[in-house]
Amino acid sequence: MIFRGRFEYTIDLKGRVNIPAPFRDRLQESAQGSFFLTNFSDCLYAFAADDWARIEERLSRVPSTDRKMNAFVRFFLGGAVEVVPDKQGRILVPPSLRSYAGLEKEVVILGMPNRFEIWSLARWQEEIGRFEKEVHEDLGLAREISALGI
Amino acid sequence: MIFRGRFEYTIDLKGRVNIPAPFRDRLQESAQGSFFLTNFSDCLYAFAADDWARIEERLSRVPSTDRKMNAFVRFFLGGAVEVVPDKQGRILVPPSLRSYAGLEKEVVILGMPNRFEIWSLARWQEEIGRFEKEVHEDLGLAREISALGI
DNA sequence: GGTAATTGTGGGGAAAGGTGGGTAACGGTC
DNA sequence: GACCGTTACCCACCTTTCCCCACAATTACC
Repeated sequence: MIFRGRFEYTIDLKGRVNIPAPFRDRLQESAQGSFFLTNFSDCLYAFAADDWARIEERLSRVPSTDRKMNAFVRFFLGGAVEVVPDKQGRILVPPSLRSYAGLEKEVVILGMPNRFEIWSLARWQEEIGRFEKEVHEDLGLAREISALGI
Repeated sequence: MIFRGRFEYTIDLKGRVNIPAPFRDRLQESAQGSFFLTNFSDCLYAFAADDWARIEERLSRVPSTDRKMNAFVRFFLGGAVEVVPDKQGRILVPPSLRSYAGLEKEVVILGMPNRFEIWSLARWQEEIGRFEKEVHEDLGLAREISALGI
């Protein structure tokens, strides 16, 4: 499932964040509106139920003797929670995830292929700043982008 | 059975640790809430009764002539206890396991495929620190992760 | 342009979850 | 058999979460 768009919200004192209405509608169709949230690359990743099931299936095949990959599973699956938006369309972000992603007040939600992401506004701006710099400096990156037909 | 999520608790003076409510519910369905606990990789591994039965079955097939594997069985099975959460949802961690995993005050419980793990907070932070460093330095690891479709 | 519906934010109250402690049963030791 | 430390089973308290309701702001529609 692909998600599109950028949305800005504020996280309230109880740690609740609104989920974009169009995303909620899409998720409603697949799994009664519930989805999965976990920590990765300085933000939170959100997956629809069926995409998440596929991921879990692969995670459970990681051999427990592979030290590095096990550390990853610990981190990724350990961060995971199933969430269901309340009647107002908000979810409660667990404290551990909130602190990982640095969510305090202003929050950005971004559509992505197969997932959407929840960022602290400040961090997201830094990330975008870095990208804009690199796109001008890194020729390989520019070439990769144009190869996408953009 | 797959477990997910990360939970932080404090171990009290009597050596009791809370078990996450969602895990307790899952375990309730399979085996009246009891599960098995043992020592491994600097933390404690917890298995649901039916998964544990499968493990024991395999352990019993280890030939007694295999010196190295026998040492493992001694360690792994020797550490094992069956525990049942009390009415408040806590278990008593035996002193030997407590000291093996370095559990003193703050404790983290992590969901994993087929098991969950009990860590000392400090040790888990080290473990995660190592992982985050490796993910940036080790291109092969990064590639393995993206191969999971994440 | 006015009205209705949708969307986002805040807060109150009930329920659940987590923590600490007291006391009685149990088990091992001298 | 008495004593001591450990474990099991309660009860009580506090914090967090869940489920409402209310309202402001924006958008859609006639």
